[in-house]
Parts: sequence; C-alpha cells; structure tokens
Amino acid sequence: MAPLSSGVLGSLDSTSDRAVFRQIADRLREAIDKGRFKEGAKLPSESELVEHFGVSRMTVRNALSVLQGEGLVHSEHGKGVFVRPRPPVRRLASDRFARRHRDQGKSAFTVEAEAAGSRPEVDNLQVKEERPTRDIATRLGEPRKVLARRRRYLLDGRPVEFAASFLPLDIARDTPIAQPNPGPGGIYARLEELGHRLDHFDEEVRARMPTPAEVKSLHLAAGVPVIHLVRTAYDTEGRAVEVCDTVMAADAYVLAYQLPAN
Amino acid sequence: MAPLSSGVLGSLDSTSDRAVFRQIADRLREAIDKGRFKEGAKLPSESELVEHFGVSRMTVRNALSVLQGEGLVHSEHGKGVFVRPRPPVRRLASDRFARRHRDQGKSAFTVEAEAAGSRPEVDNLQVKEERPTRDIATRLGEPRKVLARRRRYLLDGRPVEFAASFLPLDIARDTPIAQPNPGPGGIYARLEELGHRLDHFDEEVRARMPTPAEVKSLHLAAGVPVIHLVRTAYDTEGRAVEVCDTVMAADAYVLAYQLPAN
DNA sequence: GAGTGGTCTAGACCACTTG
DNA sequence: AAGTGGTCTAGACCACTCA
Repeated sequence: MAPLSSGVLGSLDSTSDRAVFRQIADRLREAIDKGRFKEGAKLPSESELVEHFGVSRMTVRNALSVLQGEGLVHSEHGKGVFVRPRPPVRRLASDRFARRHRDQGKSAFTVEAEAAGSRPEVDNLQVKEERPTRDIATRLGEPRKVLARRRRYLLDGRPVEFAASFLPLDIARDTPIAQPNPGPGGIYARLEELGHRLDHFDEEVRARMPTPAEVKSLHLAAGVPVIHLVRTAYDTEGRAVEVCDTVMAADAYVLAYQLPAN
Repeated sequence: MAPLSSGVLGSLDSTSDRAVFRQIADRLREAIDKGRFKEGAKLPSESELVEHFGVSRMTVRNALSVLQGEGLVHSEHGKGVFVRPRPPVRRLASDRFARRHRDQGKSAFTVEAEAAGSRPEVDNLQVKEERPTRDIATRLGEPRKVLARRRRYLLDGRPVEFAASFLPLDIARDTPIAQPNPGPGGIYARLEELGHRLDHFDEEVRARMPTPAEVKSLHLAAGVPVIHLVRTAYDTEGRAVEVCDTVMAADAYVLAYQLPAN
C-alpha cells in the first residue's frame, strides 16, 4: 500500500460541524474537479484513504458512496474506484422523424449511429398483441387492444435505450407493422401507406432515477438517471395512431429540439 | 416499539446469494409498489426492521439508502422514513415562447403557474456584465463580454428551477434588457423592439445528477435528478442573440414538445 | 423522556482482480 | 498471495422530533 502523496487531498477540519464523510467526499470532489484525478483515473484505495484521513473504513465508504450517487465515480470490485469517464453522447434531433428521413431502407437509429461512427444494434425485438395500460389507452383513444412492438438499442455493444411502440389493433393488425421487420422507413412509412398521413408528434420528456429492472437492462452505473420520453403520433384526421414509450440512459443522450418563434 | 405485523414484509431467502440488504430493499420496494405503504406513509422504523429481519442496523440502513437513491423514499431526522409523494408536475409547453404569448405584462413563468393554481415567485434576481464561459461564447458567436441575467423560480415556496440568460453585450448594453425588470413580454419582447426579430429557438435537453450546489439551491431530495436545458434564440438574420441555461428539479417538470411530421 | 434517524468505530469474512 | 472493494456485525454517541 503506497503512502498517499500529501497535498493531493487536503485534511479535515475537526472544528467544522460538517460530517467527516461529507468532508472527505468534498476533498475528493474538489480533487476531481481540479483535474488532479482525470477521467478514468483510479482514486486512492479505501485503505489508503482510511490511513490518510485517520478514520474508519465505513466512513471512507460512506464518502465514496456520496460520490457514486452523484455519478462522479464508479467502483470495480477487486480493482478500485475510478473517475467516471463521460461516454460519447448521442444527439437526438427533433426532426428525426420528419418525412424526408423516411425514404431510406434503414431505421433512423441505424442511420444516425453509423453517421456518428458507432456500431448500432437492435435487440430483444418483440411484437405482440395485448391489452393497453390505462395511460396508453388514454393516449390512443381507448382501443380495446393494441399491437406492442418492443426493442432495445445498443451502441458499440452498450445498451442505451429501450422503446415500446403501441398502435391500435384495428390499424396495425395483419399489416407489415405486425411483422418483426416492417420494411424500409419503419412503421411510420407503413402507417402513411395505410392512409394515415402523419400530421405531427407530441413528445413528453421526463427524467428520474431508474428502476432496478432498468438498471439491469441498460447496465446503468450508480448515479445515472434515465430520460423517459413518450411520443404520440397523430394523423391528419387528428387521430392518435401510435404511442412510443422510450427509456434512455441519460449519460448517453442529449435531445435537441428546434422551435419556431411564431 | 410496536411489533411489525407479519405479512406486510416478506422474509429473507437465506439460500439466495443476493445480498441481504438488497433483499430487504426488494421487500420494501414491493410493498410500496403494491400500495401497502402509500405516498407519504411512514415505513417501519430502523429498529423495527432490524428486529423483523434479524439483521444489524447497518444492513437495514444500507437497504434504506438503496431506496433513497432510487428516489422512492426520503428520511426525516427524528421522525422516520417516508414514501416520497410525487409533487405536482409543471408542464413546459414547447410553444411557451411563441410570439403570441409575449403581449402580456407578466412573465411566462408567472402566467403559467397562476393558471395551474400555484403561487409563483422569482428570487435572487441578478443582472451583471461578465466574460462568457467557453461554451456560452461559442453559442453566441464569440462576444468578448455578455450581459448575464440570473434568477431562481419557486412554486408555492418550493425552489424548482434556476436560469441564467446570456446576451452579447453589444446588443443588451444600455437597454431595458439590462434592467432587473425588462418590462412586459420580457427580454424577448425587448429584443424584437431593438430590431432583432426572433426566428427560432434551439433547445438541448440533458439529465444528470445534481451538483452539491444544485442540491442546496433547489432543496433536492436524494434520488432526484435535474433536467439541464440550454436554449439558444436566433434572430431572422441567423444571429444567436441569447442563450438561456436552465437547471430544473426533475421531479417538478415534464417538458412537452410538438413536432411537425414534415 | 422515549423514539427516531445520523454518524462513527473496530473489527470480521468474502469475492474479485492482478501478478 | 496480496490488494481491492462488498457485505455484515455489535456496539456507541449524537441531534432531532414529539408528546
């Protein structure tokens, strides 16, 4: 166990009434912010911190868990605690579903990802008929049953998003939309061929901490929230023809919208 | 210390290799999800859980901290641990800055909040000239100095958002925009009067865990992320005339966008 | 004053990673 | 084998809340 070079981390203020583990978290956070520990770098081990600050191990662990909760560091069993590198961010443009993007053979996700130099994958594709949840039913105008299309998206092997599309069954039954691969331009192209010319989309954006199931499915590190996006597609008759419910790893996305001033 | 009625919480599976504190967190989460503890209800005390599960107090606290990290519960010193009530959500419509909303005397925030039956406040209003950060400078076309307008917004006494607007100094200096109260319609109305007719806005949306400063300023509970929104306003000449950097308590907001299909 | 959560100690054993 | 983080125990004292 190498001794910790003094000065990199300050010492504690015993007169302060700030809890010791918070002071330790503060020192480490400052050191990270000031670049004394760079992205991906290993923090001093728990034993080193115990010795340096003269506290018990639980106090050190408590401090480290604060930083984990902030998404600043992550731990690897048997290796150490590391400054979390910021992963490359995928930008979702608000015009990604515009009609002019729908003539290609590939999905929006695939095209965008390849343009950004990433390797896209789609996973766990599942298509089935089911009874809608209360929320989905309300958004779709109370259909008795819906067609559900679920899938997970990965970039360079990392799962980043999963999405579930719901369409009223009277629209989607026995159409290419009910096939695993709906064909070029995706389900929006098929909807238009079926006479549902799309007029506009509503998107609702929320952020929250993930459920345990989402942590597992998206391999989320501690301190990473999710963006929850619900998009409803309307045809020119004003009918809601699809709802897409998407959960994204927040550290992998930035959403970009362009709004007219008028 | 009243005994814990059995059945509300299951018991542990000693054959499982899942950590005990995770199993306890799972039992509590299930009980909350199934409505056995409703919003605002108090969970069993730590001592009760210690007795019920036959583990040490640290193990129980570890389990509770998992649920706090998920934003499911919050603790109050001396009182107990409670199921987090979901606060009323403020909906931000994407047309909130459309020109037709700018003829009123009140700010968008005030009008919206009052319409929703909430009591709006603006706080910590601060206007000053400063050197832009790298990011702001890039977005605004590299002005040497900017006018910065910072403020915090509260709903029914709860801080929910703070925002900083930056404008190139050559546009804003010695105009009503440099006044604490820029007058009816806000700074966008003033910009148009100054000949900068607004064309469109770009918005970038991210979500992340808050910094300690944000936790303090927004009184954020554990397990509540922030939504970070950066809006750039462009005039009809294509010039960026304002950047607004906003940080919102994610449990208080849902952003709503309407996108044309074409 | 009794009950609650907040902080901290000083150990222990385990699982994982690396040389 | 040595070092790391993961889990858990059995205590202790404190600060806060409520009756």
